[in-house]
Amino acid sequence: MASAETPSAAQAGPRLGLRERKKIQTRQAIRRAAYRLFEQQGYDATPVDRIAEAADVSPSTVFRYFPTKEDIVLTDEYDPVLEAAIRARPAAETPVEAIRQGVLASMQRILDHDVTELRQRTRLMREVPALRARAAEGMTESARMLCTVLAERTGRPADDIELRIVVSAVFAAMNEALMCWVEQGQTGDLIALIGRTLDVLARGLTL
Amino acid sequence: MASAETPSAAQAGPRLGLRERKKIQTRQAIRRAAYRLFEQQGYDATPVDRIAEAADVSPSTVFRYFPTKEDIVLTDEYDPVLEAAIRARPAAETPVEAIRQGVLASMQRILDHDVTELRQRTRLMREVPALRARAAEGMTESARMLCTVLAERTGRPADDIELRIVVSAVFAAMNEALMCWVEQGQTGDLIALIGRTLDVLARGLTL
DNA sequence: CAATCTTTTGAGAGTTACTGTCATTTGACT
DNA sequence: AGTCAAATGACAGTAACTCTCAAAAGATTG
Repeated sequence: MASAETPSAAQAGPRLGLRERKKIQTRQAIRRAAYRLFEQQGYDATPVDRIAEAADVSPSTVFRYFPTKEDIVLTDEYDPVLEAAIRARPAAETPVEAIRQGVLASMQRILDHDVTELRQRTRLMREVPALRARAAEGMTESARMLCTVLAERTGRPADDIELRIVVSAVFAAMNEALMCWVEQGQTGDLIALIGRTLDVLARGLTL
Repeated sequence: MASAETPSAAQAGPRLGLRERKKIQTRQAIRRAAYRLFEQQGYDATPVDRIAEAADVSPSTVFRYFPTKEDIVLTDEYDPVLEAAIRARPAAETPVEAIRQGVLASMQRILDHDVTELRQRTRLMREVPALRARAAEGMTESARMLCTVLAERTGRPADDIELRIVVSAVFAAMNEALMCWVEQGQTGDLIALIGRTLDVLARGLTL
């Protein structure tokens, strides 16, 4: 979603055909309606049919835009951001440091771009088990991406065991940090928190 | 499941009433039928109704024993094993070392106890997205348990951020190692693999 | 051992998240 | 204006649950 759905993006593309613009609108309408209803009555208590109704589309259309109800909340474009950020790091940097800088940079970008959405998303992720589970599943996909990027950097194969372990540990820790942030009311300095998180990993999990 | 469902456990409890014994049998029958059908036709292609049929119980009964279809595969008793193993470690040991020894010891116990089941479970966990997601969700519960135990050890609060990060990183890494093991045909030395995994963590994720 | 009490079970109806199909609508392009 | 392709909506169907209630079966007590 992100850039494609932001209000600012509406005027950003006068070269998009009417069809494309309508698709973006529909997608946005569905997500907006969904977030509003989830806020009001909770995720589980809101059937997709009602979201469709509120967004003024048919239930079929909702499922055409979002394969599952969870996707309405969880679809994001963070992976490309992270990938770009890490690729931007100098090749001489160690993997851990490249991850650190890449992660911090992309988190900053996401924060600058749409904190509100990040807030809603993470709050729901914490409160709704189905979303938590699905988000974890999404992390394994992101992890595969990061593995590929780091494989290029280090010359290791992309399915290298140690590489996969590093990457999955990083994602899990970041996710946990995010959950902590939510529990503390999403008020603290998220960048600093993630920095500390990566510190813990880099120092070998010593307490 | 584990101990309660093993054949050997059947004669282990002559002090259990007929009712209890029947419950154990039913539970076992459902899981056996399910595993068999999953093997034959795959997880998604096997409706709960057919599992019920194969286990000779009503669909209602299946849901009474296992709240969700996923639970048929994922329900286990590993947490208490791990908890006991870690509590058994001397208080002087560092947290990381206690985790290492506890994890290795309990994994050894599980391997000794029922490799077959671990094999089936992990294979399904790798192949079925729904199970992968649900398993991840289960890990966060295990993580909360480990946090509590380590909190006692270290004198930190159970919701200490660094503690939570350490624990979630460990679980994620172990899970990834397990997945690697499955991909390699579940043939390698799992204990050694987990040992190496914890090494990577302890050395600060350096490659 | 019979009567009662409690737990377990099965049957059936209802909800919801999907999936697939098909006719209709609606931009796009000539 | 007319044709073509894509998007939509209506509808039927499946499967995972959830709830309720009455029947069956083990436990308990006199």
